[in-house]
Formats: sequence, structure tokens, C-alpha cells
Amino acid sequence: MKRPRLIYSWQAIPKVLLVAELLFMEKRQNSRSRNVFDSLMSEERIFKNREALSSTFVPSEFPHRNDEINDFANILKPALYGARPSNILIYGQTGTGKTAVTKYISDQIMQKAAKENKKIHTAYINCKQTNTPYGVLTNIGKTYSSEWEDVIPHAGWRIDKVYAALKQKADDNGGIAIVVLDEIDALVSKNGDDILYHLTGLNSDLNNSKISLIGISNDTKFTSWLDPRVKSRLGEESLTFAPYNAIQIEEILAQRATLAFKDNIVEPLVLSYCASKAAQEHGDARKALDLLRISAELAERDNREIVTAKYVIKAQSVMEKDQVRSIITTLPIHHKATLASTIVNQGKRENGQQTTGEVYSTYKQICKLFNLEDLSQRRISNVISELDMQGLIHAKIVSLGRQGRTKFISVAINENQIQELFAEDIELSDIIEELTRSGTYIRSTQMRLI
DNA sequence: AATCCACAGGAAGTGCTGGGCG
DNA sequence: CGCCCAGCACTTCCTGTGGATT
Repeated sequence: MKRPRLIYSWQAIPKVLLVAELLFMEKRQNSRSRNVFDSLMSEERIFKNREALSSTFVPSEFPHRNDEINDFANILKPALYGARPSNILIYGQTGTGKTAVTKYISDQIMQKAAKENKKIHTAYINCKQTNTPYGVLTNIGKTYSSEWEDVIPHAGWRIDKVYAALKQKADDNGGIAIVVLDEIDALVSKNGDDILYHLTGLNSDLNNSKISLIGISNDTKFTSWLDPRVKSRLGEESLTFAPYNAIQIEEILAQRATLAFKDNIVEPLVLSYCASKAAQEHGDARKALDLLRISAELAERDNREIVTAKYVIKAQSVMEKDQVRSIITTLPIHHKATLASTIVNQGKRENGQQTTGEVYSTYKQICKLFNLEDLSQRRISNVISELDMQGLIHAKIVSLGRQGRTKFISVAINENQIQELFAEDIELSDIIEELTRSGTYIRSTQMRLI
């Protein structure tokens, strides 16, 4: 395969390096004894404990989740008597506390088991990160001992060998293993339900141990894809986490704010503002916590001692921009080329909407210009769907009668943001620059973009 | 009602990489 | 060293589809 060739603005690089080096030398001479972090670390004005606002923080109390915690604990209780708890499926939209509550319950049962001298193991697997049967099985194995990682290579073994090794390990160690499969839908959509079929059937192969599964999903319809046998085995019990309303989110924020901030740092309005913003987004408490954290960080950067609503507004735009930036900079080259074609084509049609075929033909011209080997239309059709899912473009399936069935595609990010991002992203700006130079594209669009 | 368009998107296959095993 | 396996990105082939047009 041909390597993607890109024309970097290499002339600029030596200049930038030179200026940076000169500035650095000057600084080095002027302040040899001073460290740049000295002034920054002199005093924490706002935060007492930043961690309390992070998405991975597991608090000791969960406002408005007492019922769920009680139900959860009741289902897992048999583990403390040496019996296998039912498998559980947990549903709820993002930011409803599913993962945090599950981690909390896992910690609690481990503590209790240690006190009562019971053998309970817990594993937490995020199926979006570990989304292969091989990875899931090895991660479950780690539940029993940390050396397992050294025993099982991260690739190479046949899957049934890993499965057999896991069975052996489980029986050698005994006890009850509680395995949490977070974002379980990602595992199923990628691999089918084979892996769940084997996992849910694992207990019948075990003599000296038992495994219970906790599946977490934000897609309530995900079980409809499952084999009926897997469905009934996995969903022995189910719990649903309803979205929080604005008042509940505000209470959660207030609880975390007392842990995270020093006293009287946050304007009361700030919490309700963050809460109402997050409540609009389907009661996502995680979003509210992020918004609060970033608002406080911005206030801190401005050397303020109080977080005002002004910073929440600022934080909101920072969050949106950062999200888009991080997505774009990490896109593979063909995704960037596809995005560039939609941007360049925007305006070709009166309503700004273009079809898959139009995007593909522009994409092919881009590949030609950059000496990239072009991918098939089938693949680019998938790339378009991926970009749509990432929120960079809008793609809507439409039927144009005799003109066939296609997607109407438009760019989802605003023009100012595009210009800023183009200036930052060498690959994207190169593509557009080259298109302008070649002069084969819609001039009106280029004039707006460059 | 039949036809036809321009794809959508599922399924199966390919080629490659990175690993283990005998 | 050659073979086997899992995983990934992609291609090829195929069937399905909604609605304007005939």
C-alpha cells in the first residue's frame, strides 16, 4: 500500500523552532533558579479536592439513588453466603450514575467480604476499550490474580485455550467472581452475542467457583439483538437508572462542590445554571460536573477567588470547542479527506446539502492530488456515517425518487470553528490549500474558508 | 402498478500485523 | 522458521429501499 503523502508547511518549522529556542534561552538565563510552576503552585485559591468533580470519582453517598443501591445490594447479597447472585442488566442514559454506583457497590461488597473472610472477586471491564472476546476473558482472569497478565499473552492464543485457562484459574481460586461489563452493547454490536453465550454458560463448566455478570448499557433495546437464551440468562434481574431532573442534579453538584471547593467559592447561581444546562441534555450529571469543574478552572486561571455564572458560559464554549478539536486532530487521514470534501462542497447546492456521490467524487480528487490511494465508495459511505456519529457532519438518508436513494450531507460545525481548526490542523489545512491552488473546486466556498 | 435510480448497508472474503507454538 | 490464530481495515458482491417518473 502507498504511504499517505502530505505536503507540510515545512518552511515554517525552522522559524518556529528558532524563535522558541531564543525565547527559551532568554528565560533560562533570566530565571535559572525560578521554576515556572512556582507561582502556579503557591496557593490553591479555589479547589480543595479536584478529584471530587472527576467522572471517575466514586463518592460515599449517592443522592437520589438509594432505591437503586438497595435493590442492587439485595441482588448481590447471596455472594456473601457463598451462593451465586443473579446476573444483572443495568440500563440508564449517560451520566445517570450507573457506573459510579456499580463501582461503589463492588467496593462495598469487597470490603464486607474481607471482613467476613469470604472469597469474592470483582472485575470491571469497559467493553468500549476492551471489546474483543480475547480481551474480555483475559481481563476476567486478572480478577483472580495480577500475575495472570504475565501468564496469558495479549495475543496469540486460541480463544478456547484462553477460555479453558480461565476456567482452570476460576476453579483453582474458588469463590464468587462478580464481573462488570460496562457498555456491554459495544461488545455485542462488534462481536455478536457469542462471547456472552459462553460467559453466561461458564457456570455450568465450573466446579469450585461461580461467576455473575453485571451488564451496563445505555441502550434499552440492546437485548433485542441477543439470542433468547443469552437474553434470559443475562437478564435474570434488571435495574433502570432514570435520568436526573434539574433539581436532583443541582443537589448532586452541591454535594460534590462541598468536597471539591473551599468555602464560599461558588456563586449559588452557578450550580443551578450548570444543573439546568445538563438537565436539558437528558439529565446527564457527568456533563454538569464537567461544566462546573471547567468553570472553576477558568476562574482559577483568571486569578479569581469566586466562580461566577460568567465562567459557566465561557466553560460551555470551551467544552464544545475542545470536543470538536480533539475529535478532528485524531481522525485518520481518509476521514479528514472526507470531512474536507464535505466542507469544500458545502455551498455547491443551494440548501448546502450534498449527496454521498458528490462527497465521494470530491474525496477521490483529493486523493489524486495528494497521491493517496482512494478507498471504495462502500468504505467512504461508512466513514460518512462515522463522521455523522461523531457530530462533525449531518447525514440524513433521503429518497429522491428517480434520482435514487442517498444521504443528504452537511457540515455540522460552524464556520468560525472550522477556520480556527483548519489553522491548527496541518493535514486539513494542507488539503484545503492544495485544493485552492489546483483551482478545480468551488471558488465561493474556498473564499469563505481560507 | 411497474420501473428505475443511487445509493444504504449486510455478509463474506482478503491481506496484513502482531503474537504464540512446535 | 513456518504455521496457526485473533483482530483490524478494507474490498467485493449482493440485496433492499423510498419515492418520483412512466
